[in-house]
Amino acid sequence: MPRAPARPAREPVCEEHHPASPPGGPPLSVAEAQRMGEFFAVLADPTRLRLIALLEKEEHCVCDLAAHLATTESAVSHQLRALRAARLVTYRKEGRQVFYQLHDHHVLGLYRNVREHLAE
Amino acid sequence: MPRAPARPAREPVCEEHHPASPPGGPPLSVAEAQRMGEFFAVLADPTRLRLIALLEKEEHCVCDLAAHLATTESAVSHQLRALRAARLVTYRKEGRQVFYQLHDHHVLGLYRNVREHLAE
DNA sequence: TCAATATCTGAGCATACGCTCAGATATTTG
DNA sequence: CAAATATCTGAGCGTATGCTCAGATATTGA
Repeated sequence: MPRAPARPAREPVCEEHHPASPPGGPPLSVAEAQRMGEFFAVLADPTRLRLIALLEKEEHCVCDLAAHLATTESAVSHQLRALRAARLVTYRKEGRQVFYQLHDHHVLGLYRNVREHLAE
Repeated sequence: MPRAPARPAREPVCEEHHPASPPGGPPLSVAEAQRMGEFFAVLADPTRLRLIALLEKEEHCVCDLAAHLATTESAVSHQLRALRAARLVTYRKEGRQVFYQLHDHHVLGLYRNVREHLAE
């Protein structure tokens, strides 16, 4: 993942526009941009978005989710792991089944916001 | 890009949880999830996020952006093309230089929203 | 016109990622 | 315990992606 082999970065020559401190608050450090990018990356996959959509209103077990997405339970399980790692979902075990639900309400707002935006 | 080689998708057996119509409005079609994923993917890269951060308050020319990010103008140009394709930035030519600015205020709100969220 | 600057672009490379496949683990049931 | 079910996991494959590099284009100025 780390793509940091010390870039050469030419010295710029266009004189008139290089204020020492960039405008508009701290210019987003590399580390902060990294975390932010990782967060958006979790939402950048159609399958994960459809999982979030299915979990929007109520919890679902894995095989339920796989059935609705018409994909394999393995694929769903892999994606749920990503959502778990990003702390976007939590789970509850009940017998053999594992029920997932959305963890972060903030993400739900984000999802609805963007969905509405793209619907124009 | 299209990963649609007709998935096998096993018939689920867990009986108790398969309502015919999923809950919570339309379950996000594959096409809609695709577009939504592509939108988030644009924001899933640290370099593009730092560009957006730099353009948050005022426009900048390419070499200016490259200088602030300590990277090459080529890399910045490539990323600006992605932002342009996503209609997130517009540009204005002035002599040799090209000045970029944010196009969509909606994205700025999203950016600030998530940044604040991750800052805890 | 020629040199310098600013930006763009395509090819190629290294890495990241999502899926399939095979198999492991855990729980229920006969 | 053994079979079936529900989920998880690692390996491997094909594709996507961001960068570098070399070069093209465009504009300015001597």
